[in-house]
Amino acid sequence: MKLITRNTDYAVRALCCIAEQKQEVISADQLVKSLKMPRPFLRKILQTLNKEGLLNSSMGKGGGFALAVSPEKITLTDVMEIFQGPTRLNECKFRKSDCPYINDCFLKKKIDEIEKEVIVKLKAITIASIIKKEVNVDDKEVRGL
Amino acid sequence: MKLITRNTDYAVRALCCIAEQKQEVISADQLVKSLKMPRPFLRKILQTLNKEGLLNSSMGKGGGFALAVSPEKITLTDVMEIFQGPTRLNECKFRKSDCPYINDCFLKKKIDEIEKEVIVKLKAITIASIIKKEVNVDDKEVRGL
DNA sequence: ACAAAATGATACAATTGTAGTATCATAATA
DNA sequence: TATTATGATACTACAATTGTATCATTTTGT
Ligand code: FES
Ligand code: FES
Repeated sequence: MKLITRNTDYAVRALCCIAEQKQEVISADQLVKSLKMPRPFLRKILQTLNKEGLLNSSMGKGGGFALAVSPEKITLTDVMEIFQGPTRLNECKFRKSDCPYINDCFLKKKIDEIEKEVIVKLKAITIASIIKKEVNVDDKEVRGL
Repeated sequence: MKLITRNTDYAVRALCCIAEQKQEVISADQLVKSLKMPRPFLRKILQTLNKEGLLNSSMGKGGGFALAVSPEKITLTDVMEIFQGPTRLNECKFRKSDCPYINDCFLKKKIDEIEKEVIVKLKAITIASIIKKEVNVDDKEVRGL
């Protein structure tokens, strides 16, 4: 039961780092240095975030990434859904097809309730809220996300 | 983000079916008929539940399974932990080792809070509570779990 | 004693999801 | 036109999930 995959984790860290940036854009290489992640992996994540509209990118020399959306408006669920698909706690599939009792099932109803509450809580977590409460490790260092 | 795997799902359905049983024991074959699951898969699940102490089994002719614990005392987390390991929403591993910012990380704190609440809710779901609210499909038929 | 009916124990296989790597194409700038 | 950046895409490695397949062991009834 893992709520957050590494893709999401890395993406959130990257988004925080970009959001804190004073410069207009920050390149993948700079982010690699700050975040200490494998470069190709981070690049793929950045490309995905760009495609999904959370980042703007500029190509060529002096290029890089910037937030396309204000940090207050990027929620944890946004990022999770990009990298992990729809936020569903229980699909109740039965050999690829939906379970036939899906409408009567009390367990399903209970899980769905929990799911709703979890999503509300996850939505309340934004890039902005993460940055604000952040502990400064060192001004030029990686942050505790 | 799947909270419940099929193992857990099947196990819960089986436990419900066993709990509802009037007979002393119910065999794997009978359960297969009621629950319409692949027999070898269900058998493995039943063996696991037995080893973990949720079921008692009797071998030989006329043998089968019965609950070892009252339905009120079997929680969804019990079953989940058997089949899915410890209930943790965010391990924050960084290439096998713990993330170095695990103690400062605000996101981690938030996720941990959510995790605690989810676990409380999952613990509140018991086999008994599932059975009570159950919809009768047909007396001899599979239940909507 | 023996066959039948049940579970116990294990080993194996298929599929999917996660976590990455590697390569080449394309665009912007100086 | 060389350099520095991202874009696109294909590939690999590993782990978890989702099963299947066999054979051994125990109990019961005849
Ligand atoms: S068993 Fe399928 S919805 Fe509950
Ligand atoms: S980034 Fe590791 S605990 Fe948050």
